[in-house]
Amino acid sequence: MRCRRACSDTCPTFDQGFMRLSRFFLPVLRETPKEAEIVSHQLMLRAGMIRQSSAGIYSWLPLGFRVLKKIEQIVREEQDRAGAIELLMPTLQQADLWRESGRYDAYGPEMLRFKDRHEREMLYGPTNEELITQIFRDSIKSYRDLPRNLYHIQWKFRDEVRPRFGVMRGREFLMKDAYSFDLTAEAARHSYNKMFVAYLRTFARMGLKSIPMAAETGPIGGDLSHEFIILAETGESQVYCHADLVETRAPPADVDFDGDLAPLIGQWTGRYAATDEKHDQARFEAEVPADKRVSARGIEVGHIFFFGSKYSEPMGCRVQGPDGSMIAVQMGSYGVGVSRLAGAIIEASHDASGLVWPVPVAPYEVGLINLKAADKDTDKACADIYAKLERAGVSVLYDDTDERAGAKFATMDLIGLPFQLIVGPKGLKSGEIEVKERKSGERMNLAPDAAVKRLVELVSARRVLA
RNA sequence: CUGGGUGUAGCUCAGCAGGGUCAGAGUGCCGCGCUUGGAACGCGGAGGCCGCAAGUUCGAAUCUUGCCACCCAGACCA
Repeated sequence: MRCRRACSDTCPTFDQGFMRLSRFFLPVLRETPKEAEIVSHQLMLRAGMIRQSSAGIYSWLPLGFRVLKKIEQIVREEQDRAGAIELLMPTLQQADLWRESGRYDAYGPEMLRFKDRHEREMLYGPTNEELITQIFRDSIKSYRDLPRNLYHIQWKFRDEVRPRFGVMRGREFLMKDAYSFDLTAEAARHSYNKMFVAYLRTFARMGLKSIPMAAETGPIGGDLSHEFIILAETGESQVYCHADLVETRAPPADVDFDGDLAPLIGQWTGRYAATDEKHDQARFEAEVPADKRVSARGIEVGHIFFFGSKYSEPMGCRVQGPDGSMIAVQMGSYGVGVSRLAGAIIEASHDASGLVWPVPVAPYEVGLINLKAADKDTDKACADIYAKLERAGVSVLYDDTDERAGAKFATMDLIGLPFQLIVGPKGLKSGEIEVKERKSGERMNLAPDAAVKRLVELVSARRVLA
C-alpha cells in the first residue's frame, strides 16, 4: 500500500498511513450487535471495520477498508509475480453475452438480473468468464499470443438465498478472478500450476496456513481443480489432511514460474487433503498414519480450476495454430475471495480481547498510545516518536485522545494492531516507554529511541514472508 | 425457497400474558466536578413515529390483520 520508493506525497500511490485517532473515523462498539453470529463478524462490527447496509451487503469503514486494500495488494503482487496481467472489467454485464455461453438460463436466481431504461436485460456479474472470453476472442487471433493470464479485482454479486457470517458469505463481495488462455491442455496445466504456487504464497503472506484440497472438477474432469482452505477453529467446514501439509512452507519469492513447477506442486498434492464433501475416511486411514491425521475446521479462500474449452468453444474464442488451423483456446479460472479473506484472517487470528492482525494485513502496524494527552511531556514524546516512525516508514495510528488509560488499552486491543507503543508520564520519568506485542502480550520497557528502533526492526521482520 | 425467531435510544436489553404515570435501564454521547497504567466515580443533560400500515377501543409499545426488514436451522455457495 505504501510506495516502497522514498517518494513524496506527490506520488499517487503514496499512502502515508499515519493517523491521529482524534481525527479518525473509528466507531467501535462495546457490545456485540446481535445480528453477528461468528467471531469475525462480531469483531469487524465492534472494531468499526464494517457496517451492514442490507443483508449480505456491507460498507467498509476506514479501518476495514485499509485491511481490504492490504489484502488486495498482496493478492495483486503475487498475481503479478506469477505473470498474470491486471485489467478491470465492469460489474454490470449484458444478458446477451451470457446467452452465448448458455449460462443465462443455466445460472439460477443467484444471478441478479434487471433491465436498464431501454429495457435491455442486464445483470450484476457473479463472475466474468463470458466477458473475459469475449474480450480475448475479439483481440487475440494467433497462438503466438498465448499463453496469457488476465485478472481483475472487482466486486461481484451473487444473490445468495441466505447470506451469513458477515463478509464471509456476503451477497456483494470483492473477488480476484484470473483467467488463463493456452493453446493446449498441457500448456494450460502449467498455467494452472503457476496460479497454484501464487496462491500458496498469497495466503502465506497474510499469515495464513493454506492447504490445497482436491475439488470437484466440473465438466472437464481430471485433477485440475483445487480449493485453498485455511485452517481456523471456527471454520465453516470440516477438513482432513496429512499433518505434514500444515508444516509445509510456501514457495519462495524467487520461484521460477517458467520452470517445471510439477515437483513443487507434487509436495502439496502428494498427501491426503480433502474437504467434507470429498473426504474418504477409509482412504484417509490407509494413506495417513494415525499420528499424522489432521481433522480440523477450514475456510475456503481460493478456488482454481481448468475448464478447457467450455466457454471458448461456444463463444468462438479461437486462435490460429502453427499449422493454420483454428483452435479453441484452453482456459482456466482462478478465484480468490478478497473480502472474504478479511473475515477468514480474523477467524484464524483473534483472542478474547479482539482482533490480532498479522503485520502484512494490519490496518496500521503500530498503535501509539498517549496515556495522558495534554500532558506536556507525553505529548512531546509521542509527537517525537510519531515523527520518527513516520520517517522510518512504519504506519501508525496515534491515540491522542483524552480517554482514560483503560479505555485506550481496551480499544487498541480490540482493533488488534500488531504492536502498541505505550507512553505514559510514569514511564517517561524513568526514561522509558513500553512496547507491547498484541499477539503474545509481551511487553518490554525501553528508552524512546530504542523502542522506535526495536519496533522498526520487529515490524520490518514481520512484513515479509519468511 | 421451507421452517423458526426478532423488530422499543448509537449498542445491549426490560416493559407486552391481564390495554390506562410505560417511554424505561445499562452502556455510549454532551456538560460540570473529581479522577488518571487495563473499558473509574458523582451530578446534570440530549437522544426514541416502541419496524410500517390498517383495524379494535374512550384509550394501543402492549390486542387483531396485512406488509416490510433482519437473524437462526436446512438446501446452496468465493
